[in-house]
Amino acid sequence: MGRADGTGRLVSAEGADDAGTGILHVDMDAFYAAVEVLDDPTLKGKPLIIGAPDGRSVVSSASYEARRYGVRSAMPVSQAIRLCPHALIVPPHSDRYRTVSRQVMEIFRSITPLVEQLSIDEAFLDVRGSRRLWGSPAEIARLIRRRVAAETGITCSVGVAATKHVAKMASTISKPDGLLVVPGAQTLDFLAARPVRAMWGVGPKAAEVLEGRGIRTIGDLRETPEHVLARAVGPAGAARLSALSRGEDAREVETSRAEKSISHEETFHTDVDDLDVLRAELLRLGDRVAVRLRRGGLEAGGVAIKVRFADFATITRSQALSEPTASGQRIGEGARELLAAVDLRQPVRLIGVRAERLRPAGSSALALWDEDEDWKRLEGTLDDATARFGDGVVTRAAFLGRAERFPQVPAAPRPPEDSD
DNA sequence: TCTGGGGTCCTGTCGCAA
DNA sequence: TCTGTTGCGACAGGACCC
Repeated sequence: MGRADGTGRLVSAEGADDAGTGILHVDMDAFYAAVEVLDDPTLKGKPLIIGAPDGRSVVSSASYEARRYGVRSAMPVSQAIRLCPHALIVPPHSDRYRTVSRQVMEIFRSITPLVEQLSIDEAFLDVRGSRRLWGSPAEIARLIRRRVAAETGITCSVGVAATKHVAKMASTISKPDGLLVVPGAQTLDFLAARPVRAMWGVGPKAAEVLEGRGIRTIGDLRETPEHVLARAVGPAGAARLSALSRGEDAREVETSRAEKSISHEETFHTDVDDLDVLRAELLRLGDRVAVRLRRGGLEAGGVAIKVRFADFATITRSQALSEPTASGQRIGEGARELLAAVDLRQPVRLIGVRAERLRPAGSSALALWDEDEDWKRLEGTLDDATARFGDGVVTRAAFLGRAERFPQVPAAPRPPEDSD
């Protein structure tokens, strides 16, 4: 299966047995940091923290050199700097990461059409039908690692197994820049000694509950009757964990998935207690959500808001909309109604808007009218082809989601006011 | 030491209707 | 007509993922 190579990871040797496998999980290594190094080779070998340097941001990604100091994703940047004071703080360049991601996904799709993109930097591949063209699953995994390195200049880790769950665990263990093959017949042995926390879907809370009952490894989990597990993690969780502990995972590699919600949220630089500011922010977030709905040809049947108070307590409120819509005005109004019913007992740290119960948009007269109303609201003093939106101007086609990108350029400075 | 943003899924509760 | 049960949808919250 694999051997430890002295760095804490487990990797498979050339020619490793890959019988009974066919699912690959490919995960880019410290992806954002790797792209930054690609674009500025002087950063190579240095501790990098990818994250906005301002007050309330968290670490998006960190290079392995920074991780050695305990820096982790989702940690406040201020804490990361304390752990690794000599680290370089690099603001994220999301567009650039998306470009490299598309390049990587294209490499995967040139090998098999059965690619499920899980996030910007990882994907599952089903290569069971690709053997005649490209070789065995392990050979395909090596080919992918070579091609990604040669064509993009960054490294990835690959897990090869019989199921998605085991492939995902294998890629994690092989990181960084590794390959681990778990032959079908060795699945149970591979799983048995791993901690429950290593399972995909078991986070800190579930791990604590399980460990509190003496269930520390996946082997322990396998020996625990499902009705006992259900008392700890609920019936659905128990059925899922039980099956996974036996190496059973019927989930197929899904090449497309319908979006179920679209949301935008914003953490304020300083907490806000002015209701007018909150209401204005809801309308702005509603507009951003609506643009994405229209771009995706969708309508929302429900709207939800999220409010996080100064003490980090977070509430959500949601309601069904009387008519499905992709109008920023209507979504914003729905969000404002929900906010009106919230007891604003403390200043607000974060506010968010989510469109729910999505469905394909109809080309109803109402929808077109809504688009027009939204447009008129933003048009302001500019000509009919452009309007003010946020800090910039935007074209009508882009606003309605009909343009490829959202060409938002800074508004031209206003001429000085007449003064006398 | 102070906690982003964008998602999915599951569970508990409540009210309504059959 | 009243009461109890059951099923279901809506809603709120939380865990988890990257």
